[in-house]
Amino acid sequence: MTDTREEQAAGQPAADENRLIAERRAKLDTLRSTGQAYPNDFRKDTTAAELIARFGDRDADSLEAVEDVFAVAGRMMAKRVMGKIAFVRLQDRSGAIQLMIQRDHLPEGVFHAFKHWDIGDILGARGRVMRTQKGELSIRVSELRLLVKSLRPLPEKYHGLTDTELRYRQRYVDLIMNDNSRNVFHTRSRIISFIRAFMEAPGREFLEVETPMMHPIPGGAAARPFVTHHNALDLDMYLRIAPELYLKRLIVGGLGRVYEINRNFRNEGVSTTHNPEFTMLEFYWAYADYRDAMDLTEMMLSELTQAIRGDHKVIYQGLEIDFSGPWERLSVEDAVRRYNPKLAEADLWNEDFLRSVCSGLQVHTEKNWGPGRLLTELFEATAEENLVQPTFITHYPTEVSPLSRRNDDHPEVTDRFELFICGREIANGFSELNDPEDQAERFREQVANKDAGDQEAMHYDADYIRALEYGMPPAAGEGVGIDRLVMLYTDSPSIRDVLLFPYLRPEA
RNA sequence: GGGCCAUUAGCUCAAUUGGCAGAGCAGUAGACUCUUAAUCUAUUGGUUCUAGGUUCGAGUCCUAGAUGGCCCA
Repeated sequence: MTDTREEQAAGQPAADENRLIAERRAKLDTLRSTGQAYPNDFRKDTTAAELIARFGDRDADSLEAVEDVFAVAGRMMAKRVMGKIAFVRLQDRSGAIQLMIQRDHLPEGVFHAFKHWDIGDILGARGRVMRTQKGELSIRVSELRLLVKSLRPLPEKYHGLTDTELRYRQRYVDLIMNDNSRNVFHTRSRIISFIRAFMEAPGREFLEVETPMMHPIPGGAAARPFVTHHNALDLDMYLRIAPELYLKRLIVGGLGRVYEINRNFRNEGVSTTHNPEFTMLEFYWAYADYRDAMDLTEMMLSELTQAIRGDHKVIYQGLEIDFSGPWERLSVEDAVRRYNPKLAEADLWNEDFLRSVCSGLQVHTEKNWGPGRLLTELFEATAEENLVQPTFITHYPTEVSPLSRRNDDHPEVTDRFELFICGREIANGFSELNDPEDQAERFREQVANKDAGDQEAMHYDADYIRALEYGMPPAAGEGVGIDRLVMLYTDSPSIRDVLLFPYLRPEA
């Protein structure tokens, strides 16, 4: 392998060259010696899907009458040569179309050259539409060009690429080989487009905004941030864990209804439902409360389900999820009692009692946690996984909801909800805390927790308090996890399946 | 962070109790003017994830590590 040795001598990383690549490099050398090896002067004028839509149901005779010549281009995914005739499956962004290539229909030498082209090469072809004897719509090729020489062999044609690690690391190969993977990302795009249209529809008119990704003070969620550094200002900055405090500043500013669909970064573990960077829809809505936000969420996801699935149901990993409302709304307290029937109502705020129940269930607790936090832990440990159908869980304890408005009748809980589907948290929303003095006090409690060792506790954000002091209209706000939503609609078991480039450790 | 499992040709996978590392597809050469995972003939291709160890002998057993998957925290 002289190539490899020469490359290593030239200081390049040792490539995973092999004889298959070497053979293709030799073919590329021949192309270079005879002209432009990577031309960019071929223009397609249609796609596979467009041809199938136009001609898919026409019979052979009627296609004979079509005199138009079409230009297509794409990757050669299959090649079947039979002497002087060949069939190629050409894959483009829309799908695939078959080429029928006859030696005697092409200029001298083209067919001979084609026989040495490889699966994975990118071709351009012109020709009239026809139907083969076996009935497949095809292009009878009158002009054929090699546009890109592919140097690396594609995975095997029948089994494709199944190795999960390779599918994530080399997503480009996964997208070439797996229809299913392409479909997931088409669906993801449709979901996000739908949400934008829904939020901006007449009558709602939420304004899409962009707020900073780098924060001097991380805020808006309980999570550990990634730290980075601004050299010119010699200032540590944090990749945002949530856009919440900035979006609410915009509510103070009078924008009234705002939303943002963008990335959050949390310095936490990786799992089938967690990626260090993930996408959230977050919106804020003046003169609305948490019940309005629940109504809006229910309407949005019901309509989304219709738009994506054409039905009110989704099958996720064998579970049938029914999005037609109304969805159950259940307080944290009621949910805990439903799944722990031995607990009396009076027990739910008894700190010592909750602590003993948690310890009996092997639920980890900390000394400085009050009854609100303990109740929430108990909920997560015993109730969450049972919430398969869309369910709003309401009235989270104030202790775990430092940005939410207290309930008017029960100040130890907030006007907050989370939406669960398939046992997973999909959304989190609440009536916003717009009392600057209450908010300042909650920040001080968070700082005390942080000083006591809670790395996820919030910082005191003085500018945010200042903003509230100017007066924030009463409002509701909510965050919706887009990746988890896409998982549901694409029946994907792992968040990595719905991220084009999920987090992976660097290759060895 | 812990447990279990996996890693063999470009890809998908075999390899009996520790005893010659194999197949299909892809590739290469040839045949073939209607194929659909085309077919037929011949044929090339290996750091068995890495580093140690046990053994006459290791893909297989042991130790450590890497990466991935699943489960748990």
